[in-house]
Amino acid sequence: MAAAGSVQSIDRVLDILEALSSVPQGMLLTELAARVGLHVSTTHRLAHMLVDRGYAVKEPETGKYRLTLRTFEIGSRVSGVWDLMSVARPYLDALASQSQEAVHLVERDGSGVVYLYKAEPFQQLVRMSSHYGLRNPMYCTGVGKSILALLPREEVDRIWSSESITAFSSNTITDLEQMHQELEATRQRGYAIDNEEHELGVRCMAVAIRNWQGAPIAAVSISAPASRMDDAMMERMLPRLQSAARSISAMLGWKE
Amino acid sequence: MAAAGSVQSIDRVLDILEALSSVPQGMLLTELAARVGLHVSTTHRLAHMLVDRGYAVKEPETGKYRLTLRTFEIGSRVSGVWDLMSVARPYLDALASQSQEAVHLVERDGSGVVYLYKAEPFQQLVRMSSHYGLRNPMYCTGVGKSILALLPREEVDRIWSSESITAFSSNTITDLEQMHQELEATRQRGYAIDNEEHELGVRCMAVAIRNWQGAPIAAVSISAPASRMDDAMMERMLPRLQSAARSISAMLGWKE
DNA sequence: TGTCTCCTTTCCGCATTATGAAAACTAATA
DNA sequence: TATTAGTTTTCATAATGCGGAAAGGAGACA
Repeated sequence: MAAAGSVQSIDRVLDILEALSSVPQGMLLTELAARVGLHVSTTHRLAHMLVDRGYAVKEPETGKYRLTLRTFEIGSRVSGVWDLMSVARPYLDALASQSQEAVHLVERDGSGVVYLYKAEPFQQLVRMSSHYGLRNPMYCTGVGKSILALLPREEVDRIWSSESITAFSSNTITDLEQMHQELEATRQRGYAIDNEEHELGVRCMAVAIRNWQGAPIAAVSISAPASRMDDAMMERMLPRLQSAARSISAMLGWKE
Repeated sequence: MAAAGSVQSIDRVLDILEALSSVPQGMLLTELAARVGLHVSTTHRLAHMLVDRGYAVKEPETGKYRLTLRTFEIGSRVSGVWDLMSVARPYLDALASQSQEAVHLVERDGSGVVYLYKAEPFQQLVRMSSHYGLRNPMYCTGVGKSILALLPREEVDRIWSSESITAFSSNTITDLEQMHQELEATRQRGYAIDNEEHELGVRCMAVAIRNWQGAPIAAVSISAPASRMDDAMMERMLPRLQSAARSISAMLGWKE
């Protein structure tokens, strides 16, 4: 795991950070030690670094270590998150109220996408499991495919080989050649479709957002139960979705 | 700075993380090294740990190091952020549309508050500088004071002494005794007022949110330019604000 | 094309630094 | 009060991270 030139204690403290982040309610020192595979003594010392620096606390009542909002604070200062969000939000909210379905904004990060924002209609009938901060692969999501469709072929191949391709549902595309055809179809069509490829029963339509250099750095989608996301719905929402993506791209400096 | 029992390389890598988070566009290795006061060689090794682990990238074009969404991802998994947000959001959006002003949700973290969500009316006339992930002290914000008002006196004193009290405006309360009076008035009144104490020209009203144990862990506020946030406005919004805070508290398990 | 300069990356010997075994401590249970 | 399970501190050891130095780019300018 540890690459050459790595710093042991940092590798370990990041393991601890990630372990804590995967169990939001927090965990006892011994649980933590077991999970990261270190001696309690070592774990104690490293975990306390996080506490000293305000990234974690040891809850007095339960004795469990958990992350604090300091971590959230640092995370939300990542470049682009805030700009993109504030630019996109009015469009997303409008789309949600027009479609009466969930609208997502994601940003590309490496070979995946991270959810930045979800706009929901007031009456939400089906609770989607997505929420901001969530990471998903690109190959099995509408938003991901809308981005992939605008990347050079070599980069798609690179992303493909860096991911371990898993079939989330029976519709997931797990063959590279098939994916290239799908991406070509996406380009022709002008938008991406996730036909229950990530989660059975959920269909979505997505369009990429470009930055000033034209790079597809983000995407917007409308998701709904498959029954409601029919052809009529897609036809009705398509122009609005595309126009929202175009407006957001324009505000990021993209000139078509 | 480094406390006894601290781990040097971790202290340093966190300095680097924080330096990077304070300059979202990123920075060159030498700039980074100068800022954290380390040799380039050392900085290089440590920064690369963050890159190896996916928390940062070195942008190929500019050569600058900047944080990635991995950091955002970890940060948004902090306990409570997501639960509180999803519970509170409908109420906040409703308050924003009723008041036609900005509505904030903050959570307490140590001696400060961190903004989790901002709901805005469609026509936003004045752009507020607040956004999620932002941290503010408690003593000079409405949300902070609404929380302080429900804490035992000793804890208020402890928080007071752990902060360096700065007058953000001429209205900021910088005297502890005066603060205790203000908190008493807040309890009587049933809501907190920030009378341009943090930012001249911005007035706000706030009510705390309690968890199942009754601890004031968060707060909601309505903020507006002082001219619009007059007595009539406060009187009109008060019952709605209080009812929102009560409903959110109830959903967290608080029984009055 | 060659030679600056500035920044990044790699290398390696040294002593500082982090390590983990063990012991002291704390709190809960019987 | 004894027992157990978990936490915190201590300390001798050597492994680990450190930073000086030197090698490798990448532009800029002549």
